[in-house]
Amino acid sequence: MTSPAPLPPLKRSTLGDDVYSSLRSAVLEHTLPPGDRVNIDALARELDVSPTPVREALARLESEGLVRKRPLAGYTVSPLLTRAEFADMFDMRLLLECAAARWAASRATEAQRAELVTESARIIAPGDDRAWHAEFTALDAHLHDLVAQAATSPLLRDSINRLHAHLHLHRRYFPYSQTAVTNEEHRAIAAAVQAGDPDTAESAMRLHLTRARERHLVAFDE
Amino acid sequence: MTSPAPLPPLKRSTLGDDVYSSLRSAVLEHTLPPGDRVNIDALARELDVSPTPVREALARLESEGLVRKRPLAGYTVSPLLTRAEFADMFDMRLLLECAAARWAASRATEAQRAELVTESARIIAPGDDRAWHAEFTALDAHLHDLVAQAATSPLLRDSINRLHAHLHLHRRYFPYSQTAVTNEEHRAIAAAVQAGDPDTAESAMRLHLTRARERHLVAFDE
DNA sequence: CCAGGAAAGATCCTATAGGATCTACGAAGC
DNA sequence: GCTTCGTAGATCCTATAGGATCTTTCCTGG
Repeated sequence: MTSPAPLPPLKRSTLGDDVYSSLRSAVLEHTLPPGDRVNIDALARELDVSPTPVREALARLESEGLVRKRPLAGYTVSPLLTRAEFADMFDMRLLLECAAARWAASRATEAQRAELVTESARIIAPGDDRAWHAEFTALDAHLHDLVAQAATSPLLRDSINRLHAHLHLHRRYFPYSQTAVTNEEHRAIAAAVQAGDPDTAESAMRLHLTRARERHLVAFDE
Repeated sequence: MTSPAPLPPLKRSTLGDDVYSSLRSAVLEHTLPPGDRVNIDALARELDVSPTPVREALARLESEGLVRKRPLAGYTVSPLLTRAEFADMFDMRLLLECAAARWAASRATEAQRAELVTESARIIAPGDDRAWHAEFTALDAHLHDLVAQAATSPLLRDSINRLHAHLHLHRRYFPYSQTAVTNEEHRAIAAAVQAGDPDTAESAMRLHLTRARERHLVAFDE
C-alpha cells in the first residue's frame, strides 16, 4: 500500500535555475530598471557565477516576456507597458480571471475556499511608505493566485500568472492608494466563491477588475 | 515625412535561435517522440553545433512546456496530454478563441477579413496518407491563427499559440478524418467575421470547438 | 559647428574542457 | 531467486577562452 504523495517533491536545483529566480525577482522589483540593457558579464560577476547559466536564465525570462533579446546585441529589460498594452492586459485579465472566479466557485475544495476567505480578510496595516505598498501588492497578487489555483485548471493558472508578472512590473511605478475599496472587492469575490455561486463570483471579479482598471489608467494621464 | 514601417524588420539570428526553431519543429513533428529523453550532446553533434546553444534552446522550450527538465538528469520531451489535460486545454480554447472570434469580428481590418475568407475556402485535396493529413492540420492551425491575429490583441494571440503547440502535439498521434464538416465550420466563422457580427462569430467558434472536442476525445476511448 | 567615418573598447556568442552527478550493469549477500 | 551494494560509463553542468559583432569615442572634412 503506497501513499499518494506524502513526500515533498524534492527540490534540487541547478545554478541556472537559481540565477533565473534571482533575475526574475530583480526584474519584478525593478532592481533591474525597465528598458535598461542587461550586461551579462556584469551580472555574472555580481552573482559570482559564469556567464553560461546567466545566459540560460535570460533565455527563459525572454520566453516570459520579462526581457527582450536583440541578436548579437544583448538583452534589455522589457519596457513598461504603453497605455494600449496596458488596456490589452486588462482585457485579458477580464477574460481569464472572470472565468477563474466562475470555475473556482464551482470546483474549489473546501480548504481552498476557506483559505481564500481567510486571506481576503487580512488587513495590511495602512501606511504610506514603500514597504507597506509592496506588502499590499503582494497580498493582492496572492489573492488572485488563490482564485486562479482554486479554478483547478493548470493552463488557466499559468496564463494568469504570466499576466500578473507584467502587472506587477507596472504597479511598482504607479502605486495607487484606494486600498480600502480594493479590500472590500476582494472579500466580495471570496464570499461568492465560498458560497459556491459562479454567477456572483464572476460578476464580483468583473466589477473588481473594471474598477481596478480605472484606478490604474489614471497613471497614464500625466 | 517618414514612412511607418516600409522595411522588413531585419531578421538576424544567433545559433541558439536556429537551434530553437529546429528543435521546436522536431518536437511538434514527433521527430523527437513524446516522453523520450533528450541527449544534449547527441543533438549538438546532429546539428553540428556545440552543446551550449542547444542548452539555451532547451531552456526556452521548457518555458513553453514542450520539454521538461529534471535538474542534473537532463531534459525529456513532454509526454502526450492525458484525458484530463486535454479537456482542460479545450476549456481554455473555448475561453480564448471564442473571445478572439468576437474581437476579430469587431476589430479586424478589411485585409484580415478578406484573407480569412479566402483561406477558409481553400480545400485540401482529400486523401488518406500522412502528408495530406499534415497539410490539413497546418491549414487548420493557420486559420485559427488568422482569427487570433485579427483579434488585435498580442497577449491573446500569444496565449492561443501556446495552446496550439500542445494541440498539434496531440493531433499527430490521433488523426481524425471528418474534414468536410470541419471546413464547413471554418467557413461559418470566417463569414461571421467578414460580416462584422461578433455574436455570430463567437457562437460559430463555440460550435466549432465543441464539435472538435468531441471528434478528438474519442481517441482516448481505446 | 555639424556630419561622416574609422578605430578602440566593450560586449556578445560559441566552442571546448573538466568536475560533478546520474544511470546501468554486474557481483555479493540473504 | 531476489534484493542490495559498488563500480564503470555516460551525461549533465559550469567555467574559461577566443573569434565575431556591436557601441562609443575621437578625428577629419565640410
